[in-house]
Amino acid sequence: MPSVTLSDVAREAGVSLATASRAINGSANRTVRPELRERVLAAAAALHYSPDANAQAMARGRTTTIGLIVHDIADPYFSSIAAGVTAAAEQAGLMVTLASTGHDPEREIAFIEVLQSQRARAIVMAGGRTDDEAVNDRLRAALAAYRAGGGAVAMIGQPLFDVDTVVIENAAGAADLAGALHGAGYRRFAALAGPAGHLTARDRMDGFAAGLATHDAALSPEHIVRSAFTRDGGYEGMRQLLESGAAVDVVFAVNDVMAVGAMAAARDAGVAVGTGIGIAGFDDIVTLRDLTPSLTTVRVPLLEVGTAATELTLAEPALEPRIQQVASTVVLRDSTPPRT
Amino acid sequence: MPSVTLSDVAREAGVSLATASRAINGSANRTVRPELRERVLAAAAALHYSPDANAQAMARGRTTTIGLIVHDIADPYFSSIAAGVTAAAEQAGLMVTLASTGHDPEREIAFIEVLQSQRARAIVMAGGRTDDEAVNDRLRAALAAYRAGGGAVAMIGQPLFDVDTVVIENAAGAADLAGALHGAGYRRFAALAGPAGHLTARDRMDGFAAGLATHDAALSPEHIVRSAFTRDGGYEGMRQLLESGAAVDVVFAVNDVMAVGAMAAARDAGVAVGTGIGIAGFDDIVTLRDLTPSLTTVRVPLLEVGTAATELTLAEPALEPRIQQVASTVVLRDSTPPRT
DNA sequence: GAAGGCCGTGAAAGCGCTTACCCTGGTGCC
DNA sequence: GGCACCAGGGTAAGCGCTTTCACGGCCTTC
Repeated sequence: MPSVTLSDVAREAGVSLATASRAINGSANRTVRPELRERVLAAAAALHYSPDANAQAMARGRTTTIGLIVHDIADPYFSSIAAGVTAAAEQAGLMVTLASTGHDPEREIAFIEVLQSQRARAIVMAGGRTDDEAVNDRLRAALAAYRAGGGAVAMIGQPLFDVDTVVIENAAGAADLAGALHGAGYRRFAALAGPAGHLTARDRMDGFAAGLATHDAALSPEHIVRSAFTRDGGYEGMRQLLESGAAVDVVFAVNDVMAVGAMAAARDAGVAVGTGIGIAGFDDIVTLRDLTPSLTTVRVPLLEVGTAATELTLAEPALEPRIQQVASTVVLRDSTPPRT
Repeated sequence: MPSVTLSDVAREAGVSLATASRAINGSANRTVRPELRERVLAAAAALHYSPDANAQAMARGRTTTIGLIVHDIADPYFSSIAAGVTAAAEQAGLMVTLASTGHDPEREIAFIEVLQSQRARAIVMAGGRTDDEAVNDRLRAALAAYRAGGGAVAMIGQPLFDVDTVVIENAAGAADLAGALHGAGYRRFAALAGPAGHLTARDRMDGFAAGLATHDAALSPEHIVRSAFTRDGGYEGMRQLLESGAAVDVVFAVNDVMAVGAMAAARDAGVAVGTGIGIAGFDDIVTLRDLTPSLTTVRVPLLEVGTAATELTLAEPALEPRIQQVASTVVLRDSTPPRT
C-alpha cells in the first residue's frame, strides 16, 4: 500500500508541503498563486492523490462523521429514519456511521463510546427508550461524556434526556385516532399495548385512552393486552384477545407491524378484518400501504424525523435542550370502515 | 473540548507514554507488570480517557471502518442487507459507514472516493448495476484505485467487476419459480420485467424464460411489460397489461415491491388476485409476508448475503476474485393457488 | 528614498497515538 | 562469580496532515 501522500504531491509539483496543502484545500487567510495551484492540482491528479481523512481529522481537530444508532436497521421504521439522516448528512458533507444495536442498551452504550473515540461530530439516536432507570443512567453518563468532548446529540422519540430531541407526537396522534374511530362509529375498543416498559408504546396507549375519554368512551383494562412490539407480538396479542371472547369493534395496535400480525391472527381465526373487526396501527410504514384491507394508521413522517434530528445536531448548540415536535396525522383506511 | 489524551493518563499514572499505551491496548511483544497496568487503567478511568480512534488509525496504519454503499437504505431489500453487514462488522470489531446513493452512480463513485480517503478497510457495495459501460468504467476505475490502496471490495449482485462477489441466484431462482408455477397448472404467463438496463431484472427475466422453456411453455413478447423497479412501476405495468386484454393466468414481477403494485392494480381493476390472476414476486421481503393473498415469491436470504459479503472482504485476499453463490428458494403462497 | 504593509512561500511545530530501539536490573547457568 | 539473556520500562521517531510563524520581495505612502 504505497499510499501517495501530500509530500509526494508537493515534491512532484516542486513546492513545499504547506503550499500543497493550501492549494488543495484552500486556506483561510493564505492564498496560493493560481499558477502554482494548477501545478499542485495537476500533480495530485497525476499521482492519484487521495487525502487521508484520518490525518486531516487529527490535524484539524474535527472529523466529518456523524453516528446513527438504531435498534434494528432492517426495521422499516428505522431504515426510513436512516434514509433521512443519510440525506441530511450528505447535504452537510458528512459521512454517517451506522450502529444497529438489536435493542440491547448495553450495545447502545458501547456504540456511544466507540463514536466518541471516533470523535464523531454528532450522534443521532433513534428508538424507544425503556423505563429501566439503571441503564438509563448509564446511557445518560455515556452521553454526557460524549457531549463533554464537544459532541452534539439528538434523540428521536421521547424527551427523556437533557438533549435535543425530535419528539414524535405519539399521544396526540393516538388521541386523534381514537377520536376518528369514535367518529366512524366505533364504540367498543381494545388495544394491543406492546410490552410494559416501552415508552413509545405507553405514550400511544395513554394518548389513545385520553382520546377516548374526551368522547366519553373507555378502554376497559381487560381489553388491553400486552405483547412484544413486533409482528409476532401483534399476532399473539390478537389471538389472545379473540380467544377471550371479548366483545370488541376495533383493535388499536401501537404500531403497524403489530397491526399486521393482528390482521393475520384475525384472518386465521376466521374473523374478517374491517367488516368483522376494525384494526388500526401506528407509523404508516410505506411498504405496508398495500395491505388488504388497507390499514388505518397514524402517519409519522419518518424521513423528515431523520433529517430534523440531523439538522438539530448540526445547528448552533443551544443552552437549553431543544424539543422539536413532529406532527402525526390520522389516515383512515379500509381496515376500519365507517360503522353504522 | 479539553479532551484528555494518553499523555495525561501516563502522567497521572506516573508512567511513560509507551507504557500507558501498552497497558491499555496490550502490546504484541511487550508485557506490562500487572501492578502498573492497574495503575494506568485506574488513571484512565478516573480521567474518563477515551482513545482517539483517528490517532490510533494513523499510528497503526489501518482503520476499523468498513463502508457500505446501497441504493436506498429505506428499501427493505437494502436494509436487510445492511443488517447483515452491521452484524458481521460488529462481530469483527468494525464500524460501518453507510452511504445511500439514491441510485445515482455518480454518488456511488463519490462515496467510494470518500471511503478511500477514510482509509476504510473494506467496501461492500449492494445494488443492481446497469449496463451503461461509461459509468461502469469510471466505477471500475474508482474501485481499482481504492483496491490499489489496499482496500478490499465485495459486491452483492452480479459478478460484473473483478472483485469478490456474492451472487444471488437470480436466474436459477426465477427458473425454479417458472417450473413451480407450471407445475401448479399455470400455462399463460406474463411478466413485469422492470426497466431495460437493469441487470438484476434482466437476470430474473432470462431465468424465468429459460425455466418456462424447459417446460415447453413460453413468454410471448407482448406479455412482457417494462416499467420501473418500484411499487408504482409494478402498478403501472400491471395496469397496462390488464388494459391490453392479454389472456394471462399468472404474472411474474421481477421483485416483491413490483408485485405489490401489481396486486393493487389488479384489485383496482376488479380482478381477483389468486383466483382471477396469479401474481408472483421475487425477494421475499419480510414485511411483505402478511399480504392478502400471501405472495408467491423467491426467497433470498438477504441477511446472510450481507454477512457473507462482509466476511469476504475480511478474508485473506485471494488472487482470483471469489464468487459466492447464494441460493434462492421458491415459496409458493396464496397469490398463485394450484390451477386445475 | 526609506519605512511600513502586504502577499506568497517555506520551515517547522504540533495533533494523539504506536512501536522500533535502547537501557537497566534481575535471573539462570556453567 | 561472570556471562548471556530476558523481562519490563523509557526515549524518540514517525504516521500525514494543518497551521503558526518567519521571511523575503514588492508595492504603497509620506
